Amino acid sequence: MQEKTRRARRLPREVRERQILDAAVEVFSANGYHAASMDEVAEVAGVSKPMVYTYLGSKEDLFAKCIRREAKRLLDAVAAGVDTDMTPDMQLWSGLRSFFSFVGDNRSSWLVLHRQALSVGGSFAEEISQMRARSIELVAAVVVATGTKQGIGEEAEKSAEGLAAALVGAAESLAVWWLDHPDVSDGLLASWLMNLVWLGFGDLVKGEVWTPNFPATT
Amino acid sequence: MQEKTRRARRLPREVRERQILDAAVEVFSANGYHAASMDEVAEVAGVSKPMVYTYLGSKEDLFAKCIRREAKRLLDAVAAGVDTDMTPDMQLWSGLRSFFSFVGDNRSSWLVLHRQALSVGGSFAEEISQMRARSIELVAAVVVATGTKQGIGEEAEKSAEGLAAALVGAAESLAVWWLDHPDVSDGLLASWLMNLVWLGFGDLVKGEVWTPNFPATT
DNA sequence: CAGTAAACCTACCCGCGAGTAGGTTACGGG
DNA sequence: CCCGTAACCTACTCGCGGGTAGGTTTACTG
Repeated sequence: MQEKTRRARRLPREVRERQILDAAVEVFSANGYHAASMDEVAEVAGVSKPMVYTYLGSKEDLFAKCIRREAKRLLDAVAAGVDTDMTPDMQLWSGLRSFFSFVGDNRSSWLVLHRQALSVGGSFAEEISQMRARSIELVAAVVVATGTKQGIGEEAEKSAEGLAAALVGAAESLAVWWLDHPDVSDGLLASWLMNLVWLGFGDLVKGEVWTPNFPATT
Repeated sequence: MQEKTRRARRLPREVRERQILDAAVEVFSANGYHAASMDEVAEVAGVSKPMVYTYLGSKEDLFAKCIRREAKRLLDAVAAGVDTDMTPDMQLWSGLRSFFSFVGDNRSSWLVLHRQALSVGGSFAEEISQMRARSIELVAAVVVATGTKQGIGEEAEKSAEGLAAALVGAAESLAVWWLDHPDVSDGLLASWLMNLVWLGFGDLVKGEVWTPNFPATT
């Protein structure tokens, strides 16, 4: 009844901090910030509560550290897959694949970032919003790059950020949808989005536009 | 120093319930479920705490009633703008316009539904998720309808639900983006999405597909 | 102009969970 | 082999906020 040296004891601080952060991400993602208790985090981490406080600080501190670590991991994962030398469509494709791949491998991270971080008012929400806004701007830059190369109109360029926001949201939504439909590969998800969105962009560039065939448009 | 009859007193239950629900939506949207206190709801509603309990029940009850009321309002608003006799593209267009219009007029409702409802684990999350799933299915039906009319391939049809999820997410994301960029009309937002997505759908139907020009596709 | 029912309030209880005081045990260096 | 320090724990305090007991006031009703 003692699998691995009976009880892993006296581990260096560095290791414990990692364990506690891992546990915290798990607990926060499962229950949400407010519903999560420090006792539970401590228990999941296999550690007593004062350890959590001495190593990671208050509950807010702990949550902030979770958010920042997971956000960095996600951004790094996406950045690692994207090479700015690639053509815009390949950049989008690679970014999407990296994104979905990360989400598939790190559900808890994704849930914390997507669901919890925004619902906790205050500085967290702002921090996450800014990070998301930066992602949107990066995507917008890719969209604009494509457009200007092919002589896009100012009208479309003005809307680039909106379109980018839509694309980012579409990817996030697909990631959530994926949780309920796991029998799809990350690559397939990414190609769906590319087919849906890129051809839309392409037609915009060609000057094609969809218009409602009724006059009323407030 | 007494604007309207000094103090609105002894109002019928029906009216008070509305006021309390309005206040609750406001408070929940601003602070999130857990951070919101019943005292604050009572104060915003201009009523004492026991009133809230006798009329609307526990905090969970109150939240559930908020969610259901606002969800119904949103769905009704969208449904009112969509006529199933219309062509699929017009249905999407009308639905999007109604959606953005509602969000513009009811920020708190939208925030509660979008941000808070999911982060409160348990039955609420499930309820909201199901509502969202139904919306996605409706959109998917429109997509499929278009496709089959024009002889869409099975492959694309299989992915219709995923595409619908992406579209719904795109709309939600645009709605959030809108909060920071209010100098855009709801109609413009809807037309952006239609241009982006519909032309994408259209090309899919025509058999055009975007493919990565590298072999690796897990 | 009672009397009754519904609207409404003040003032409290109490459990849960954030945060801490103060000690105990094991490892590493001399 | 012993001592210092870093790892670690048990056992608390205490305030916040969900929920309620029990009474008071106003409006309608005959």
